[in-house]
Amino acid sequence: MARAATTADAFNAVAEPRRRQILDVLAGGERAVNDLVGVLGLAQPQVSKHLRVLREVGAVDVRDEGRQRLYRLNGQALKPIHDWVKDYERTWAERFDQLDAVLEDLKRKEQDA
Amino acid sequence: MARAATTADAFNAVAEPRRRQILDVLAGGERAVNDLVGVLGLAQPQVSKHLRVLREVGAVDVRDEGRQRLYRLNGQALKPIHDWVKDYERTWAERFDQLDAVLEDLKRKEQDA
DNA sequence: TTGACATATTCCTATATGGGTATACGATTC
DNA sequence: GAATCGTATACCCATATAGGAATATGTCAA
Repeated sequence: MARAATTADAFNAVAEPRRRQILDVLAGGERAVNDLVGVLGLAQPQVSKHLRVLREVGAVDVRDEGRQRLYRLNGQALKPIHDWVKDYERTWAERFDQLDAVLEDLKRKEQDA
Repeated sequence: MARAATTADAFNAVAEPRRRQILDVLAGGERAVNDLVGVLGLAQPQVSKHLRVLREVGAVDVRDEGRQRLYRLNGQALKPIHDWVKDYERTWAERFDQLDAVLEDLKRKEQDA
């Protein structure tokens, strides 16, 4: 079997750096395809193809405006990624250990009261 | 050009569901390869291959223990993913709008004082 | 209608899988 | 040293790219 399709889910769609870049640009607001071509320095067909992938996983929405197509971010599609990775935050953030300590402290005081 | 190698970075490594599953299991503590084989229901070579990818992006560390090899999580490698995706959290979390409102309020009160 | 502009799709190619199976390698036990 | 256990690697195959180039599609202007 080959690798999973990039359109299979947000994880695969976002594994490509160019697509993350596109989302980063769209985070600043709606953009036409040509704008993205200019910003990314990619050929137009490639940009359209990346946008298609992002569309298929729901990470972007499109709107027709004359002969342009305006794309905009739909961050909701990235929530599964955030949900998955946030549980690992404690493995590198010492703050969490400190937070744990504080919570322990509060719990103790509550019992004493 | 083909798709980027899964060993190129954490984003690509984690795009494969099985590998996320492996990390999830390792989050519970160090495990031998055979343990993972049992939990995941995959053939041993496949598990070894996935572990190799995770090793190459630094998401897991290995330790020899007799004839076993014990793998353990190294969440630090996932930090870039978290750092990237967390900026999008505001696009789906209404809480942030509310937080913004609170901050605005505080700022205003501070000026009045 | 004709032409220019904006975008999407098609075709081609090199490459990197991910799973299945067989096998090599290293450590342990007999 | 031989048999065995635990893992890693090699090899094969079907599949899905991602980029490049050419072209199709759709819209607006003259």
